[in-house]
Amino acid sequence: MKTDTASRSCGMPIPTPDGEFIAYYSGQGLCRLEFPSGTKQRKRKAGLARPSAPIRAWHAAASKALRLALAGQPSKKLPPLDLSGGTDFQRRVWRTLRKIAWGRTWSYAQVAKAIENPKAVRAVGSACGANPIPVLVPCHRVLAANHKLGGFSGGLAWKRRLLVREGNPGGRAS
DNA sequence: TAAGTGCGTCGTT
DNA sequence: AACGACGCACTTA
Repeated sequence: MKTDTASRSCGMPIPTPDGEFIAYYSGQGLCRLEFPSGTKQRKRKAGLARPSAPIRAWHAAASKALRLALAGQPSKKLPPLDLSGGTDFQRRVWRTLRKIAWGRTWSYAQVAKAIENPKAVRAVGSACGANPIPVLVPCHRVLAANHKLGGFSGGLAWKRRLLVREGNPGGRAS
């Protein structure tokens, strides 16, 4: 079942050494994070209302956390994450992903076991692919059982890069 | 070893 | 009914 979440604000850019990410916020917190897309994103149009104070605070926190993560450091403080926009199954998966410690990796099967649905391995993969907040919700820490990389919605290069920066050479499980 | 095939399984569309 | 960010057994080279 899917619970529809509140309205989403327009995207707010997060400049990083790896490019400009785009963050989206709902009334509950950060609800989406997009990797830099080669093509120019449309930025906030001039004349649009300045984001509300809580959103500005969340955006500051998200920006800081993201830059830390990209620098290979665990981020201490995260903004509230609005993961309400997903099915029950997906939310269970995403909640589990957040338990994977920095610098460690799980297999898709391990995640399936953790949500007490051990046979839903492949579905777990789909749910990871649907993760709306990559990097901060560390779906990149999930590898295939054969210790190979598996897939990544943002492109395998990103997955490798994130793993390596967390200290996983080449993307090997721990 | 490495790479490819087939099939079970399950959530989503 | 078809499709996957899987896992496993098994076959080939």
